[in-house]
Amino acid sequence: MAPEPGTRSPRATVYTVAERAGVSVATVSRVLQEPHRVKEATRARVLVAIDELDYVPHGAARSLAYHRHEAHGLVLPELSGPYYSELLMGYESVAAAAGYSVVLLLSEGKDDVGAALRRLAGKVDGIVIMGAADVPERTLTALRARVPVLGLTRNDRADLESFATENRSSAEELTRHLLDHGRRRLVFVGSPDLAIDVRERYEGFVAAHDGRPVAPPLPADLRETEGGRVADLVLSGEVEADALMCANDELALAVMDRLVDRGLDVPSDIAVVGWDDVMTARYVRPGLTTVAQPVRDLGARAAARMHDLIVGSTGDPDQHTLPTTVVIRQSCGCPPAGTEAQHTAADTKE
Amino acid sequence: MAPEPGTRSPRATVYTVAERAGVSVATVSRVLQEPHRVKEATRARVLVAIDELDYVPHGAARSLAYHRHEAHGLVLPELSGPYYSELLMGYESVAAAAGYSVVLLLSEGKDDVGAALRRLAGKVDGIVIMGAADVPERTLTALRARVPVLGLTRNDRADLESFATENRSSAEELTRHLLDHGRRRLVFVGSPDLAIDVRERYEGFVAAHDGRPVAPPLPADLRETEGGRVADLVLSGEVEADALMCANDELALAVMDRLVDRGLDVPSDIAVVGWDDVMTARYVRPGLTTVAQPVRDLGARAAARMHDLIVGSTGDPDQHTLPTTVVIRQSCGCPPAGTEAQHTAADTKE
DNA sequence: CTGTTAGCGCCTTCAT
DNA sequence: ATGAAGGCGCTAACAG
Repeated sequence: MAPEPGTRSPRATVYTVAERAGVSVATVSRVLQEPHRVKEATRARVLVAIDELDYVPHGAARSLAYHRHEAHGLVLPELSGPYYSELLMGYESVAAAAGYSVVLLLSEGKDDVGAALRRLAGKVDGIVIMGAADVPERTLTALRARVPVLGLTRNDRADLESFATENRSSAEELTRHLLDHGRRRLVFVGSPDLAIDVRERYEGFVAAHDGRPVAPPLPADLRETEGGRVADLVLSGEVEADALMCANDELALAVMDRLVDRGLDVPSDIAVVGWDDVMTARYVRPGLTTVAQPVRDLGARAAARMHDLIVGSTGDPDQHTLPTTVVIRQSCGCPPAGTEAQHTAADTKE
Repeated sequence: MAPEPGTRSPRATVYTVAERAGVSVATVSRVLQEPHRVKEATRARVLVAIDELDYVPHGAARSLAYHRHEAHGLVLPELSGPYYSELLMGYESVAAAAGYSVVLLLSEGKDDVGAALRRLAGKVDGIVIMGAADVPERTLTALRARVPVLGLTRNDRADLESFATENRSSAEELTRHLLDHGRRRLVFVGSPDLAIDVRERYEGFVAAHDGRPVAPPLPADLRETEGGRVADLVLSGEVEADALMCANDELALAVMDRLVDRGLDVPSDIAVVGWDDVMTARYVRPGLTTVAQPVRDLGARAAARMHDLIVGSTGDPDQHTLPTTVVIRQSCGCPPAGTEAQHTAADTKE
């Protein structure tokens, strides 16, 4: 019954199936698309034929006639860390629930993203892009001429509808928390001019100072490897600080790791906080105080909205912002409470 | 120039482009497929027309005529943890390099995976499945009637070519390491009968005992939440052990966290080791001794092999096994060495 | 309820 | 080097 692997027999088509079931191709198609419109007995015969022939409809042929690929395109920079995975899982689950598949494109490290994006646009009904800022205007235009496009995370293009998580007010809240601990020489670690998200977090950081002088940000990439460098700057006294607000957890963890390694005590000598709430944040000692984002939900919402756009819903474009949550652990100076305190910065516009 | 979002003009086709460039559709097609076969001047005219019209070829139409979707299907249970992400990144990078896109399907939690798989089979040129064991034989047959199918991780179906990482010998090596530390009451944490990988690790664990009595495995799911339960069993004395070999890192970390929390010292009171080498393993104190798998490479290799199958290479099917690496840190009892020792269990059959 | 038929947009011989 | 024309497999009218 099972064909020899590699020796696949000529694939079945609607015609093969129709012939075998003694019906027309239209009926076969109907059995698959609108079963109820076919008489019970006929349907059964067709189903049997389908099963016997291991018939699987040719997606491209269907797409061509149906005028829909039944697929979403999702463009992410890469997949390291829990952030993208969560996003992707959230996205896939709602796309799949609607019977759509998701075609994944990772942009980082690809030499010709433009070409890849165009090809993608020819295979899906809509594209959701994280990092649209890096896509040439010209390419974006071509994409939008063919399919609806949505952005993920903050971006400059005001005309591009997008989904993002809140940054400013949570950053402000977290900063005030450090100030409440009596810290006075806070330093923001990260490069506000490299990413909009980081910039917004820095803005919140500045806002919390209420006019008091603010140290300039300590530039750093959001990578583990930068942590050592940053920590050394502090250890050498080159940078004076009693609290470090790192732009993300990987950075924070790496910094903290080095500081502790060199004999400093966190948080008594210096507080360290991050952003993202990765798994590691729960396990390190002291637990890393950070900010959790509803990433999975972000993906789900984007997928839902894209589906609406695909099936032609109107509803005006909007910049959607999802609320984030400050997660207090011990690296900020708080005692090891039994249960973790959490605050939500509700700032959504929806 | 950019069309109003939502007011997409009728999409350009080969005909539109051909007309505008004053050539036939065949020429337009050639410019895209075999540029060198078109005279310089003509090609330029066509390219201009393409650009002006924001022309993007219709993927389905191309697939239908070209007899290829230029897409891989990748089926994973889910995406939590670094494992799947790495795999996916490795896979996508080689697929993309060949101009193929990857359609992702997450099977966990989906009610009708069979239907989803069939649909997928109609949209791609080949399918790589992790967890093929859970797919009904009947479904698998239907898939294979249409496209080549590859398995990821160990599976029972001998007829299914697949890629996996080595388990037994690394487990044995790691176990011997614990024995070398003088530990004598080792307990394996995990359920060998629930997953082939876990079973193999347990087999290595047993093998290392060289006939000495082996404690029965302590059943547990590979989830964080199980850690507390397992730790409590040890703390209450219900399970006697001076070393725990956990089936994966999440479990190991959770167990270790609870043990330390309750006042035990790791590794002096009890050693704990894991499997996977997740990021957290580097940051916890003591550092978690574990086993690293070449996951990214696993994905890349699978993609490469699938591409060969798609383009019709022969080369006989095989069960490919990639070597893993024991990563020594401190949770096994080793001193905090300056550099981490690593051993590689080379066991590939290729 | 079921059959007939005309495309969907592109690629690919076969001519020229 | 380029054009003309058939067909890929399926869906969606339109008939019957």
